[in-house]
Amino acid sequence: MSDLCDFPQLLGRQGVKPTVLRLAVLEVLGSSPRALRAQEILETIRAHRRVNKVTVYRILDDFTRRGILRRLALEDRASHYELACEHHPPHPHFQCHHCGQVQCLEPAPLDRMWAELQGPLGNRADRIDIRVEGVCHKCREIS
Amino acid sequence: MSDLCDFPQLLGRQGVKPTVLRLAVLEVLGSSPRALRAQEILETIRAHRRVNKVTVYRILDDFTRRGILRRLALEDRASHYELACEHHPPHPHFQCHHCGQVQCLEPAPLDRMWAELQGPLGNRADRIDIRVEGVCHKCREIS
DNA sequence: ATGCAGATTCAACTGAGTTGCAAGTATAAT
DNA sequence: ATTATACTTGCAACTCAGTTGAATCTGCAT
Repeated sequence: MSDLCDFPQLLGRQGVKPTVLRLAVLEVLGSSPRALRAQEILETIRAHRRVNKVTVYRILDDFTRRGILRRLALEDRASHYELACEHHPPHPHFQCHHCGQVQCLEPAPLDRMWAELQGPLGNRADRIDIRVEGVCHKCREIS
Repeated sequence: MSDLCDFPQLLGRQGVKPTVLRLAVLEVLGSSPRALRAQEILETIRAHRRVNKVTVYRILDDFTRRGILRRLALEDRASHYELACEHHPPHPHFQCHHCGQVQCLEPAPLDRMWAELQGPLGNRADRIDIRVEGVCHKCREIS
């Protein structure tokens, strides 16, 4: 969702060198309106430059651990990724059974959920994911 | 969670033969207090009888399509399964970052969520999954 | 120029699930 | 009881999404 962030600066704050590939990953995600699979990110970058998939996986992994990205576990086997910057706070997602695409929904319901689900049974929660599944408007038109 | 269901009858209603292996899958899930991975189900059955993993995957797949089971997409790569009978309605789950185990939470918050997330943007939603992540009480004690 | 750390690549591997087909088993028709 | 048929299970080989370890490459400091 819209790249309002200064990516080189964002990486600087984390003590990570803003290499071409790291910036490319952030730019691909920053200019996508929806969460993307590693495969899609890889292919998008490959339209412009040569990259090894391992590099992309390692960047995604590193960024996820640092909290720069969020990794989404969804219906299909491949994880999806999205920016986790201040312009893109945690929010529910919608995944279509047909095309598999993942839309971002409004964050409000998730915020309300936090109050309800805090600390059940002595667990310490640090994240809530809400995933809505169904058929998206595009696929509804087609079928 | 507790096998209150008559599994042979449940399968009968679906027009599925209650074979030994199909019942074994249901019994393993019915007597587990938490959602299980295919691998765990396979191993539990193997404690008593010889089974091929393909058979278990096919049964899990078939049951999921019929709505007898729910498949949960979680943090780790392997899907988890749980009974979808009337004694075990949809509910949020808690997954621990350390041990990976999946607990079932109270259904109430999910029910309330439905009202909020219905039909965004013309999508037709048919399922909502809420996943809480964190560190479970057991793992908190250890570390 | 030389050394070094960090970044990237390559090939090979893993784990979870899938596919196609063969073999086994149960039920039905003769 | 015997054969035909469909359904169930098993086996081997494969796919897909990552992961690992070691080799190379790159930019920067000396």
